[in-house]
This record gives sequence, C-alpha cells and structure tokens, in this order.
Amino acid sequence: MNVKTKIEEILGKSLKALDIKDVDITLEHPTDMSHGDYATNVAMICAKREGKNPLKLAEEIAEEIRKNLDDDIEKVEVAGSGFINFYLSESFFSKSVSFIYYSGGDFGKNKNLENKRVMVEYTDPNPFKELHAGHLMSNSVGESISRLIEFSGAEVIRANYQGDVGPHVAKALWGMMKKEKERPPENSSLEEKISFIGSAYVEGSAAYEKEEARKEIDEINKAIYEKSNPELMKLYSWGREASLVHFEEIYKKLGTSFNHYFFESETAERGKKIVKEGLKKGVFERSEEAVIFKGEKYGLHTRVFVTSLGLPTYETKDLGLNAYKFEIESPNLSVVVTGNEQTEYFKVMLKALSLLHPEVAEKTIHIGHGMLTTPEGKMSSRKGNVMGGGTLLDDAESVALKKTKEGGKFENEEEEKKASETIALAAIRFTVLKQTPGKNVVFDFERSLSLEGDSGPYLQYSFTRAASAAKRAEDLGVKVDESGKFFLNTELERILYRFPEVVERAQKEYAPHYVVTYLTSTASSFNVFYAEHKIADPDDRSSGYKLLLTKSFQAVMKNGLYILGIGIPDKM
RNA sequence: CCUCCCGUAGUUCAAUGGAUAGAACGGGGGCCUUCUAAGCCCUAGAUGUAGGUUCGAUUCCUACCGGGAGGACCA
Repeated sequence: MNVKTKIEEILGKSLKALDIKDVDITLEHPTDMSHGDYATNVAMICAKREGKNPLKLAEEIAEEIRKNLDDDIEKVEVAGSGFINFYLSESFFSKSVSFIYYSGGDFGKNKNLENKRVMVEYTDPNPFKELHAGHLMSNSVGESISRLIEFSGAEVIRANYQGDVGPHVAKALWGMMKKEKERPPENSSLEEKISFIGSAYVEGSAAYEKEEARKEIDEINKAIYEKSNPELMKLYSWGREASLVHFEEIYKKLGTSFNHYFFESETAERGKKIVKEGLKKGVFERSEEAVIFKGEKYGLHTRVFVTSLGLPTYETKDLGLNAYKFEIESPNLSVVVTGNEQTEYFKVMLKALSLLHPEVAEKTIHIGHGMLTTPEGKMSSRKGNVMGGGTLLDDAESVALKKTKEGGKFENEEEEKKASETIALAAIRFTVLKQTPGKNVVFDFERSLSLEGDSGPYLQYSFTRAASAAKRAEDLGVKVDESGKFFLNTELERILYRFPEVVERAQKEYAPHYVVTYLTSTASSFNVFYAEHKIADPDDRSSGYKLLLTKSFQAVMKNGLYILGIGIPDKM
C-alpha cells in the first residue's frame, strides 16, 4: 500500500473516532516542503459545522491521528490557520529510494485501467496538404496520452485518421492540373513532389475563394468520391501516395507507430448509412436540399451532414469513423485528440451520434489541444504561411547539432547526429507538453529551440549527468548501499516517491503537463544534489547510498521521459 | 449578433478553494585544479477591471474590458 492511501486511512479512522462524518478527505503536498510532505485541510472545512475553532479542532484530530501512527510517519503537526501536516520519516524515504531502484521500469505504473482496451486517435494529417507544426502538437499530445494510458495498465490501439477525400483534395488536384507542366518527374525527390502538391493546394484554395474555379473544383470533388474519371484518379493516386510516404518519414522521426490508419474515403459510406437511419428516426432533417442536424435543440448549433450536392461532409464521415472503430476493435474507450478548434464541432457530432448509437458515443471522448500560433497570429495552410512539421524538426536538429558539436563529447559523427535528433525532438515535445492542454501555444522559434533552462534538453542533460556520475562511482568500486543509514535529507529524496501519484493524475485528467512540471522540479532537485554532493567518492561511507539515490533518480526520469515521448541521448 | 476557451513578473508557462502566488528566459551579481557549467547559488519583478459567495478566491458566480476559436453546405 502506498503511503498516501495509508495516511488517508488513518485520517478517515481518526475522523470516525471523533464522530466527524461526510467529509471529502483531501491530501495535498504543501508547496513548501518545510510544511511537511502531506497536508490536509479537513479541520478548516469542518470547523464551522462542528461549531469549533479550526485550530482547536485540528489539534483534536491531530491528537487522534497520533494514536495510529506507524514507522513511515515521523510526526503530525498543526500549523497555519488549521492545516494538519504530516512529516514522513527517514526510514520511509530510505525505503522508497530502494523500492524505486528495484522497481526500475515499472515504477510509476498503476492498474487503474487493467484489462481495458483504449483507442487513441491523433496526428490526423491530410494527404495533399502539408503536415504542419500543428500536427506535431497533436502527435505529441496523443502519444503522451497513449503512454499514460499504457502506464495505467491498458492496451492502447493507436489510430491515425487521414482525410484523403473532400474539398481540400479537389483544390489541390485542381492546382496540380493547372500546373501539370511543373509536376516533378517520378525520379525526383519526395521533397519536390510534396512542395509541388503544397503550392497546388494554395493555388486551388485561392481560386475557390474567388469563385473563378469553384464549379470545376466542386466537380473534381464529386468525381473523386465516385472514382468516375480514370485520368483524374491517376493524378489522385500519385499525390496521395507521395503524401503518405512523406508522413511515414515524419512518424518515424517522431518515434510513433500506428496500429490503424483510417481514411475518409472508407468512412463516408458508413457515415451515410447512419445519416439515412437518422433521417428516418427524425434525428436529422432536410433543409434547402441538404441534410442537417439541429443542434440548437441541445444548446449547440446546426451543422450540415450532407451537402445539397449530396456529398457527405466531415460530420458524416466522423459518424462513420467513430462507429467503425467500435466495429473492428470494440475498445472500452475511444479517445480522439485534435486541435480545440474542433471542440464545438465535436460536441454536435457526438450529440447526433448519441441519439443513434449511444453505446458508441458514451465511450468516445474528445481532447482538444491548444492551437499553435506564431507571435504574429494563427497559421493557416490556406494562406500558405504554415510552419511545416518536417521543416520544424530539421531546424531544431541543426540548432541541437551545433550545440552538440560545441560540447565535443562525440567522436563518431553519426552518433552525434543521432543524439542531436533526440535532443531536438525533446525540445519540441517539451514546449508542446509543458502547458495545460487546451491552451494555445505561442510558438516562439528562438525560445522553443533554446536548449537551456526549463526544457526537454535540461531533463535529458540531468539524466545524462546522473548516468555518468553513477558509472564513475561503479568504476571506482562503489556498490549500491541500501542499509538506510545515510539519509541526506535532500529535496531529491523527498520528491522521488511522488512520481506514481503524478502519473495517475495526469492520466485521469489527460494532462501530460503534470508530468513535465514534476520532472522539471525533480531534475532541478537532482542538480542541486549533484552540486552539493560528490557521488563517486570511494572514501565516503555514504557513497553507496548516493549511488542508489542517483540510480533511483534515473529510473524516475527514464519512465517520465518515456511518457512524454522524449528519448535519452548517450551523452550531451 | 450568439456560443465556447483564455487574461498571472518585461517574455513564455505553473499553482487538485488554502499557508509567503512557483519556475524558466531576459536584467544585475557570484561559482569550474574535484563525477558533464546544456549546471548551481544570490538578486529585482506579476493575479485585466468592478462587484459577489466563502473562515479563506489566481481558482467558483455576475457584469465589463481585452485576446483566440467556432457558428448551413470547409476540415
């Protein structure tokens, strides 16, 4: 049993003994460690109801608690305006450090979702459009949420939904046909092909806005759904293939791999079937030749599911997709990660789905991550001012490589490059994951690629230092010592055991930033410890304990960084 | 016009209704003959405005101001 549960039980028992009922027990870590390791505010909450002075009541509760203490708790004190503070004992901390060392890669895991299957959909780029920096956000958030769910014992099915039909494709194809002469030949590089498709999309998109080609593009759109024009389909296949290969290259760099790729071309028919069913049941209605869902009945807004031309919109395809997921995998939970510009939309779609397939809708949740904005404002692929995902990765890599070269830790250039890639990805992932999900991320290139201060590289560097010190100690013959005799009373020793609590909370709230915040302060604690104590010192009797502590720190860091999708370079 | 999200140091972000609102960058000042200075230590600096609920509000409620997103044939 973990110490938090233990304290909760003791507290519950004490309250019962004093005949205080119906209180939610909240245990928190005081911001300031001098106030103890856990604190509760029950006395302040109950004081009025019990007709007592909060301080006096706190003292009464504390007195009752003291009757039930065990070795893990050093003392219980009343402080402030009525907080009851718990101070954990040296023996607890010593034990926890050893426990972490032995748990290794399992430390931080829990069984909250044991035997469950969870599908997580994320990244979702669209063929014929560039995979931009925003998709990197979706990928970072989705991958981290997936790993948090895995840490809770569930099996995760990673899904990626790619829009290979629809107006955006028609716009790109229209542009490609216009510029057919400029189309790069088959033997040209992938970059050239992607760049050609990208500029064709921008052109088609602009033409559509000005109405000059609207009709042509609408026809192309329809023709793609119907696969009616073989010449067009040839061009379509060419572009689709190039896009997908390009995406795959990026996924590889990101270290994510998907179990399922869904395409809009395969969800449209399923969706139309559901809409048809909904029309019969009165969930949908016809209006001006289109099929719509009146969201106003439920405090939402109206959306079009089938256009007046008879084409399914994203709404319909999404109905099909979400139902399809349950058909093929029957997960216990389906999580969809997208930008929060889709949050309101998703509510409408899900409401409609809940009226037809409640069993699917109930198990489907949407997580909206913030939008990526530059200091100048939102990026838009229609305006052609987006930051490409691949470009962003490359730029980050060159910054990291420069720094790595300056460090001169590597002799082999290939290893140097590999480490730089790991560091660059860490910088990006950290920037995206450090803040509360749902809030926009202002992407300042200089700052995000900075490798100093609170950053991904800072975490990696702390780990690397620890590894190097541990190796040095072992080379000098120091052996791990878990006698528990050398407690140093550092912040590091007091913070490591909290990791599983952080993981649990981050998973429950789908909020990886708790892990980021925790790892940052843990790394900071380690760096302070590192500055004040020499780890590799065979003449010091406590060296074995310091080695143990260092290794426990590494275990926490390694597991935490894994959850964030951040790898660890060999050297920095 | 309507709906949703967000306003915290100069900047980018934290803070399950609690204790002295935490970090980082940037500014100022220190620390490498000792395990990696991508580090550590010291220092200055913030809750948009006005009310309300509460023993206690950055957090909850109301209004206003400011920013973002969405709002019938886009995704």
